[in-house]
Amino acid sequence: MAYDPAELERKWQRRWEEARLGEAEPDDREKFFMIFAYPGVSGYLHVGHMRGYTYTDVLCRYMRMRGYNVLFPVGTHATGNVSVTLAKKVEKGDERWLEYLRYNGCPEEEIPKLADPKEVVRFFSSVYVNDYWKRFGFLADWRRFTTTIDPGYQRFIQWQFLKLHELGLLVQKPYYATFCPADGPVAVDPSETDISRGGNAEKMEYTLLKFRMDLDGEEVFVVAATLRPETVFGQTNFWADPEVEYVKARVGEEIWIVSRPAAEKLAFQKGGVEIVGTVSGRDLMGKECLAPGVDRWIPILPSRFCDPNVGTGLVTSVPSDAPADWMGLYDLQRDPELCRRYGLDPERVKAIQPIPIIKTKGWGPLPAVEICEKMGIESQDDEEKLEEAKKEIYKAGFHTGVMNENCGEYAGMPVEKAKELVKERLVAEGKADIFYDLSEEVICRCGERVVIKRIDDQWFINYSNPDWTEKSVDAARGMDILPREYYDNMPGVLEWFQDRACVRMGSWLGTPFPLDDKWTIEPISDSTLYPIYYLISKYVNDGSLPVDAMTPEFFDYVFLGRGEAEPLAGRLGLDASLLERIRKDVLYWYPLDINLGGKEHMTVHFPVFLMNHVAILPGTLWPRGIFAHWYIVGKGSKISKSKGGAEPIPYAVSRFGVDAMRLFYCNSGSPFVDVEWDEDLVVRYKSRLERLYNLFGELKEGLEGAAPSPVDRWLESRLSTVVEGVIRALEERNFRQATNLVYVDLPADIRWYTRRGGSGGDGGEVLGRILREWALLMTPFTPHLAEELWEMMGSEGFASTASFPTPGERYPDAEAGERLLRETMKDMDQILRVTGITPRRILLYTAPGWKHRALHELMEGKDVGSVIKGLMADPEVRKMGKAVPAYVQSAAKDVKKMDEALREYYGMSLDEYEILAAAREFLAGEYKAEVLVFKADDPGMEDPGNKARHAAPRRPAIYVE
RNA sequence: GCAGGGGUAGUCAAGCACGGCCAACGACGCGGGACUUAAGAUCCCGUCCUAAGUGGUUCGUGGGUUCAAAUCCCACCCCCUGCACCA
Repeated sequence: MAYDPAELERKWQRRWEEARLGEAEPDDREKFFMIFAYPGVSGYLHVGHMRGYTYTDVLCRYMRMRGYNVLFPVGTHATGNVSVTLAKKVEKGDERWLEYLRYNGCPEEEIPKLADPKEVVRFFSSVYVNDYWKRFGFLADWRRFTTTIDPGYQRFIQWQFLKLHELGLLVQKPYYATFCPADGPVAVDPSETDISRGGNAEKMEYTLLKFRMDLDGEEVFVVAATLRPETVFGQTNFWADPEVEYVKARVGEEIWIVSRPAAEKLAFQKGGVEIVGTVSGRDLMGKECLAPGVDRWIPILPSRFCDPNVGTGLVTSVPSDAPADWMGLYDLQRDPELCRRYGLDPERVKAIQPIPIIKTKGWGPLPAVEICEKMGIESQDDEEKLEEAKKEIYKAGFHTGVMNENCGEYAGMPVEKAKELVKERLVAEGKADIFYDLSEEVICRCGERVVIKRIDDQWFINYSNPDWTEKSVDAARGMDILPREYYDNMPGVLEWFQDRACVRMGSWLGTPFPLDDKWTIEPISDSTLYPIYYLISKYVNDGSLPVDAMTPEFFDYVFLGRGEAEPLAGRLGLDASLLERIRKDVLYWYPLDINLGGKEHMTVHFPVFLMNHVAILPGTLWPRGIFAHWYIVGKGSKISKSKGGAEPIPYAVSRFGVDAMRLFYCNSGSPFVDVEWDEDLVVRYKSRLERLYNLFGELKEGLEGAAPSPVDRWLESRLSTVVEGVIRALEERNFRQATNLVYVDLPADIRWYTRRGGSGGDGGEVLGRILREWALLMTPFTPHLAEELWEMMGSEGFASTASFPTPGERYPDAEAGERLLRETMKDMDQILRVTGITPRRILLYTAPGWKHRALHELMEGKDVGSVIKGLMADPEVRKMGKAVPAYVQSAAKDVKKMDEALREYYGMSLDEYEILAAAREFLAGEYKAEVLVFKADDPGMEDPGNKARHAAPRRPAIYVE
């Protein structure tokens, strides 16, 4: 029968499903509980996503076969705005999106329903479960499926937040959020789920410097925004654009002059901002204002680089360190005509000199002046070069700069430090304020411009809490965290993790915040403790646990053991036995053994996953392991249609077969590196499996009537070695090593076995057992093929539920004997290749007794001199003359380099002559030549090439003719 | 910038934590051979240089430690990822 993956998948998946292999209930076995971080509902997934999911199934299958009671539940993460966004696309009839749905095989009648976000969640959850996870042959406990918008799940999350609140871990404080005036909070990131432009924008903190001045008898403040508050000491003048109309805005008790967009943005961040009038930039020209920080009166001068959309549209001038300021001044100073136009005294303007304030490594006292000359910047209109110059000076100044003697009490202080202190001081004195702005324009999906809004009563989870952090760090130290580098970094990650805004407003899917339902709990915060919810979801899904009974008291009892089942059951209208049963489930299955997820979770999900367990649950229920895996990436770039990998997963499955894909994930690279999706490679895995399938069938046919052979013991020993290696590799989660042993090394051994004339042992007993164990070794990785082979061998029950092989007997002498033979053949091959001889006769010489004796003595630690002396005492050996010390010396060098394994090979007693002599017929067949074997110390031997003298232990001398 | 990861023979990719079967797993590609009427598949051999085999030079670059370094230490160059309300 030909290898047909699709047929095997159908057959075995149906049988597994019928036998309910994935369903797990407590019993007296030891348990193993593992999940992969549930995926967000974000449309169709691609083949890369299946990598981590597959690892989870492989490990769970392995642990099941090792005798553990395995729980592997799955769910989907529906919280947030993604499904809302997707639904909107359907609602609007977005062509690209509809085409995408159809391309992925979305049934036509489903499409209109997907205008509802909840339908989106339902639909894609079903796609993930049925088209991906079940198609991949996972043995998950499907009864426990949940999504984060299930009512039961939401009850659970509300309980979790009440606990955090009780523990004092929720805090309220102001927060500056990216915000659309029409849609509310939006996420600004390059994936642009919320926005149509500006995904790379960063939130910038500006210091607003307030310059007091007199404007027609009224006290007002012209306000400049700066990212470099420490440069106030170098202020020489103030810039405004004479062509721009600024506004007067009432801010608290004061009147500020800023650009109109700035006033509008400011209104989102400060209470009671009101525009009360306008001022033309032209009217400001030449007026004096009081520079904060230095309390100097400086003139307002005209410039063309004041963008009303950036900062406040007004700029303070520090020509020593800001290239644009220097060029502005430079332009003005050589244009008296321009000065006069704005009623300025050209002589006075000319008199303005940059003031050195910062000593920067690699730069003179006036870096801005210097860099303008260096880069040949001619005027303030050379925007591109100025931008580049600014970045360079800013970077150098920030990291290496030191404030100089013109900076008063800050003299001698690094810029990095002075920046904060100057800012704080100015703000404290009322001479400055803080203002957040985006580094580039961001446009919401709805078309509105996104601003930064101050939210005064934002709730945070207090992850920065030192006690909590410390406890979590301790917990992490005791965990099994992979990869190793991540284990080492975890304490750092936990300490770095700051308070997190955990709720948001707007029309998002999610759980209402229990302390104030105007808020919705945001997606990261509602997916931290959830593995424990899988222990309950089963009862919710089968109807035995009504959502109404899922009160805080209920969770306190089942998760924390608080209260008594009996009275509580009465209050909740439940059977006490159900409560007790759930409580038992919790104590049996928890803690979670492994949480597996992509590397993107390392600084976001995993730390909060751990911290929430630490905060809420007793130490006995804290998680035991984390497994972060890397990605499957497209060739050269992202997974994409043109380069492969973007095809719908079911389509890929039909092309390659599940087992080939699973083997690809396990064998093409370490889990902790990015691996390229390579269709050709997957195809090769497929044909490899086909070959194994065929080989298996052929071997099985030959079992009947097989006879014992000298290599039977060798093969048994090899199997033991492989089994041992596979177990070790899997304990270390080294899937590549494990699959190499099962799919490469073992079949190679079996081929060698048949080549050497092995046919199966007595009545096929030896090879038959090996084939059965081989099928079991394959089961975690390629379960469909493995089941088929297992069945082909006439075995009872599922391979999936059989016991994983354990290492059997090892026969070191048998392994060493074959090794000697193979290495000798390798040397023969080499000689034949180099000489180009087609051999008629091959003569082999095994090492003489005295060389063996010398080697043994050296390995026992005897020194070279006494070994030689000992040998020379024998008159027969003495005849060898100089050859003796020569050999002993070179052997001594070899001995020094031997490691444990090599010592074993060289150290064991092996009758080399006997081994080679027994293989004479085999060798004669292989080389189509007569093969003769001699002992090098046999006086009657034939030695036409005078080669026998080269024979060394484990290294027979060879002569071909 | 901060934090993290990485640079290995034609390609992909192991090894590095515990220095020594490392000229460096494995796969692919390529060359040769066997089988076959032929092709394909399969199997065997080879694929840094040299060579009747145990030799030489290699693991981003430059130093260092050691009897011994791809593996440990230092410096440098280059590439990638994350930096938060986004899953």
